[in-house]
Amino acid sequence: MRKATIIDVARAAGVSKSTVSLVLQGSPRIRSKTTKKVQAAIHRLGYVYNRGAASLRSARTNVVGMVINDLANPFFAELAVGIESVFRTSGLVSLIAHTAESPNRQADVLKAMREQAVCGLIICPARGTDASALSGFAHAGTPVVLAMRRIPGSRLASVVPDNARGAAEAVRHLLDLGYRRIAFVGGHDDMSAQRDRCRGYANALAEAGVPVDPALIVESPPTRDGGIAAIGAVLALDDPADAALCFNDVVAFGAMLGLRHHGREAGRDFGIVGFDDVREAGEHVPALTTVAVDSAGIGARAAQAALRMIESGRISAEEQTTSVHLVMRESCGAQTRGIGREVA
Amino acid sequence: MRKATIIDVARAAGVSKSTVSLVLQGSPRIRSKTTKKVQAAIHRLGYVYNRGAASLRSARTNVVGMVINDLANPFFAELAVGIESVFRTSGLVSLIAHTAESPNRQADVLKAMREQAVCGLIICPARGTDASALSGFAHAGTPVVLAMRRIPGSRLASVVPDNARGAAEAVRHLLDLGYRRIAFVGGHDDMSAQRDRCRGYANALAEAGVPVDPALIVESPPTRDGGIAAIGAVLALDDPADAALCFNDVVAFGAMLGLRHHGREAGRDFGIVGFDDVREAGEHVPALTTVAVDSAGIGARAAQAALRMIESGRISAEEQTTSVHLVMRESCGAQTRGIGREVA
DNA sequence: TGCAAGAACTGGAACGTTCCAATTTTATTG
DNA sequence: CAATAAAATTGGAACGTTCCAGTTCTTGCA
Repeated sequence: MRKATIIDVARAAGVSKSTVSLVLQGSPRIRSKTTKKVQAAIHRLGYVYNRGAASLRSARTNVVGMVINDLANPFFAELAVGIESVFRTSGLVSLIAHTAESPNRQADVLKAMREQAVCGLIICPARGTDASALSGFAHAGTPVVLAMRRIPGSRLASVVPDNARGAAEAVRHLLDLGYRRIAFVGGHDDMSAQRDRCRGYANALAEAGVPVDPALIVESPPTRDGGIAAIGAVLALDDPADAALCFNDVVAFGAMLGLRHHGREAGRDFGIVGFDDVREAGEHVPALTTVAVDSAGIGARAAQAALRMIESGRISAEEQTTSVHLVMRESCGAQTRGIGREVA
Repeated sequence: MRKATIIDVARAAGVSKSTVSLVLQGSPRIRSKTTKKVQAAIHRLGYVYNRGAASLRSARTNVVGMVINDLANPFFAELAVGIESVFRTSGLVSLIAHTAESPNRQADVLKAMREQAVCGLIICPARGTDASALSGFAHAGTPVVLAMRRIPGSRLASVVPDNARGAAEAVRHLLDLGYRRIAFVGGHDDMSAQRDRCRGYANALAEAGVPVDPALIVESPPTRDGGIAAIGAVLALDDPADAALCFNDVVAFGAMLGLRHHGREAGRDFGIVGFDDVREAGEHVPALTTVAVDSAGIGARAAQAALRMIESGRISAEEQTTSVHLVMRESCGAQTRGIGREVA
C-alpha cells in the first residue's frame, strides 16, 4: 500500500493538487467548504505531508539546527530546551546535535546540518572553533546565532551573558568578605567566556587596588576533574590562594571536592564562587555562591534572533548581552564572616 | 549565485550526473581516477549534498528521530548522547526532540518526525502514552524502539533496565541493614518503570517474610519536589517508615531534603536508596546508595536495535533488558550499622 | 439580465536527486 | 587480434511538492 500523496488527496476530494497544496499551507484564498472537503480526504487517506519534497521546491525548510557542545551538562541541556520551545511554537522543527567539545565532531555535525538545508542555526561552538568552520552557512545566506560563546573575528549574531560584570561582582563580594589572594580557576584561554570572565576578575581586583598575580590564574578543562586539579595548583603556591572564582559551577564543585582532599572546606576557611547557577548549586553542601546565568532566557533570545533573521531574510550580526546576578549562599562563608570590609 | 547541484559538478568534472551520484554514494563500480576527478570538482564548487532531494527519490532518509521526555534530566541527556553517538558513526543524522512529559507536545513532535520521514525512531514515551500514539509509524513500516519505558499492549521493540531485579536487590540491602518499615516512594503507576520497580520491591519483601503495607507505597511526580512530598507522607503514618526505596535518584535527593525538614538524616536514622546512579549521586552529602543503570549503554543498545531494523528492513518487537547493580554509599548507614542480619 | 472585477481554483514545469535500462569502455581469452 | 565478458558510465524518468500563469467560477451592480 503506497503512501498517499497530495495527488491522491486531490482525487479523493475532487479538487486539483494545487488546491490541496494551498489548503495545506492555510492559504486564505480557499473557500472553507473546499478546505473542509480536503481535510476530510486527508484524514480518510491517512495522508502525511512530505516536507522533503516541499522544501525541494520552495526555498524554506522549516528545519533549524542546534549544535550544543555538551548536552550532558545540565546548563546546556536547559539552554537547548529553551531554544527548542521557541522554535516549536513557531512551527519549526529543531535538529539537535551534540559535539562533545570536539571540533571534528562539530565539523561532521555542521556538514549534516548543511545537507539537511537547515534554514537557521544556533550553536554553542566547541572550544577552539574558528570563523571558517561556519563560513559555509554565511556563504549560503543561512542565519547563524552563537549562544554563550563568541567567535573572535566572525561577523555573527550572538547572545552571551554579561560575563565580565558577573565575574567582577563575584570578586567584589569576595573582597568584601576580606579575601585577598583570590584565584581564577578553570576554563581555557581559547574560550571566549573564560576570557571575558577573567577580564572581569582582573578589573575588579585592579579597581580595589589588589595586584593581579598571574600565578593565581589557572586554566583547566571546564569539568569537575579540572576543578580538582586547578584548586590543587593554587593551594600549592608559596603564597597560596584563600578564595577562588571558578569558571563555572561544575568546576566549582570539583574545587570544593579538591579543597576537602586538602583538609579545607569551602565557606569555612576558603571562599568559592561558581558561575551559571545550575540547579545543583543550591542543593550542594555547602550551598554554592554563584553568578546566576539565565540559560533558558539566553536560549529563547537566541532562538528569537534566529527567527527574526529567518523571517526577514536578512542576516544581522547583533550582539546581545544578558544580565547576570550574584546569588549568595554558603560557599564563601558570608554568614560566619559577616559582610563588610572590617573583617579584612 | 545559485547553489551548485550534482549537475554542475558533473559538468565541471566532465562526467554524467549519474556518475557523480554514484561517487557520492561511494559505489564500488566507479574507478578511483573518476572518483578523484569528481571529488575535486565537488570541492572546487563548494557543492553541498541535498538530502531532501535524495530522500524524495529513494526510500531511505538517513534521518532518525529521537523523542526524549525530559532532556533537562541528566539521566536522559546521557541516554540521548549515547544514542546519538551510535547513529552518527553509522552516518545517520538524529533529530532530537523533547516532550516535557506532555502527551500533546509529544503528538506534535511525532507528527513533525513523520513529516520529516524519519527512517527510525527511538522514544522514551511521555507518561500515559498509549500504543495508538505510535501507530502511524507502525503503519508506515518505520522501526520504533522504546527506551527506558515500555508501552503495555504495543508490539514494539524495547530496551529497559532490569527494574524489578534492581529494586529487589536494593530492598534486600535495606533488610540486611535491619530496616523493616521500608517504603517505596515516587513515580506513578502509569509509568512502566514504576510498576516494574515496585514489583521488585514487593517481591523482595515477600521473600523475606515482611508484609507489604500499601500505605508505604506512595506515588508522586518523579521530581525533587515529588520526593519531598512523598517522604513526608511516609513519615506521617501512624507506623512510619524507617527506610525508603525511591523511584529514581532525583526523587531520592528530594526525599533526603524532606527528611532533613523533619529533623532526620539519611544514613543516620533513615535508609534511602535511589535508582539510576546519576553523576551527582556519588557527590551528594550523604552520598547516595543507588541502583546503577547504564544510561549510555541503554541508549547504545536501543540505537543498535533500531539500526538493525532499518538495515534489514524487517521490524521486530524484541524486548531487551539490561543489567543493573547496587552501588553502596552512605545514605543507608551501611558503615555505621555494619552489614549483616545480626543488626536486625 | 449582462458584464466586469475579483475570488477561487487548476495544469504544467520545476526543484535535485536516485533508479533503471542501455551504452560505452576496458579487460580477458582463445 | 577478434570476440566476448565484465566493468564503468550514461541519459531519461520519477519522486511529491510549490510556483506561476492562466482559467473558471461568483458576486455585485448597472
